[in-house]
Amino acid sequence: MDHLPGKTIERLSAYRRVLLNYSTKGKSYIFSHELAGLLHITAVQVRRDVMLIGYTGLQRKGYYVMELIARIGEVLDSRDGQKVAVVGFGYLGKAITGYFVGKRSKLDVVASFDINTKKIDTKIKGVKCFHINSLKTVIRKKKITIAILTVPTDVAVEVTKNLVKAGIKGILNFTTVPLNVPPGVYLEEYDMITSVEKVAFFVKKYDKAEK
Amino acid sequence: MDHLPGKTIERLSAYRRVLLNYSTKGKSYIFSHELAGLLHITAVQVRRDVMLIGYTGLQRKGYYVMELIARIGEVLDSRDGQKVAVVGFGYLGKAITGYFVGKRSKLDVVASFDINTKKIDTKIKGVKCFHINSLKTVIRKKKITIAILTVPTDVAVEVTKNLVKAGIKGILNFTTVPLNVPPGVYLEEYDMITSVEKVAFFVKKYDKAEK
DNA sequence: TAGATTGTTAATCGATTAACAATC
DNA sequence: TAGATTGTTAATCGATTAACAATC
Repeated sequence: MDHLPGKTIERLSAYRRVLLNYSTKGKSYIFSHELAGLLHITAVQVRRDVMLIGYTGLQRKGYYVMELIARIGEVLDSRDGQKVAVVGFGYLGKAITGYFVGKRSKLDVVASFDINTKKIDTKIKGVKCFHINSLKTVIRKKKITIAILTVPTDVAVEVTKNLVKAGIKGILNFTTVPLNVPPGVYLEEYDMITSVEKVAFFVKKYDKAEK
Repeated sequence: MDHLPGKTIERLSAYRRVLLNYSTKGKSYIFSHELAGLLHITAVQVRRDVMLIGYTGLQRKGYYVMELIARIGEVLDSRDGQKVAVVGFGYLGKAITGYFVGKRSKLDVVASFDINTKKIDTKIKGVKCFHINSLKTVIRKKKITIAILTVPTDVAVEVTKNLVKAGIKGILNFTTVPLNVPPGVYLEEYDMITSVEKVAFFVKKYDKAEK
């Protein structure tokens, strides 16, 4: 349980998402093959991941949903929670903020930032927008550890430098710019275009295979 | 070159993104270790991927950037291009549309859809919004093969059914709802919350390791 | 030439899956 | 009990990396 692979972490997050939804349907237990089916993976993989986090199900009833959710929370979440900032308050920043607020009790979006003065002090789901110039102050004051980067490409590198200076510990980069961060700062990158291109590639491939 | 792994496809997309940017800087050649450095991967991996798509560099100059971009295009793109629809024209749908238009010549966002009548006929970067009721008609008329799904969770399953009925061949699902599609339709899922939770997990882990 | 680089096979590593004992 | 399910090791599979020949 000490060295959980990144892939397992991603699946644990997916399990929790599905389980939270499943629990609202009044079901208390779930079999490994049911959970697997919902996510298009195998039951063995579910059982192995569950084993890795040291949770044990009941042999004829499956997993007790609330307990498994709680156990996943112990693994993924920090005890005191973590504060998140959305940097860049355009459509994407607003989408993420709206999407995120209230979804996970231990992850709190507490601020957003933009350079456009018209956006300052506007709110989405109670999250206020600050001017990018006050990045450092606000991050320190609010003890923000995670930044979600949705700024235009031309300022991505500069803003990243400032985030690091301000003491940010993790960055989720949605820009198309490859970033560099010092050791001790965790960087995760996601490029939508890559996802769409992957879909396009496999569509093309299927199409060819049919002919 | 016949069976390119999904991971290689993702990297090819990333290579092209980086190379397109690199080429605007007036540089004609790039070494495998330079390309690797920009993406935080190894030079061997770059060379192996390039080998897999049958491109050959020059031993002391590296890869000819324009040629490599072209070769990646031959692998990833369809000859005649593919049409894309953004389904759900909220913040996320608008963000993706704005982000995407004009970025890849072979992938064309040609329509968006929403249920809110106020949004109908509005445009982002020339992409017009249609009512979700005309999904089938527009998809068929415009020969759209790929859908990017950004609708609210409660309608995701229903809209997906309609997309499949309309003849969509690939779906990129940004909702948190696990979807089912019939064989022959390619499904790619992305959940932002999972990405943020992964960042949070590793931040927590680093933090603990420091103590 | 020497040094640096590519291309490619073989070895390693890590992740998934198969197999099966345990047990409800 | 029989059947179904979990937990876990061992085997397999796939992806990455090491090693090195070729060559500019």
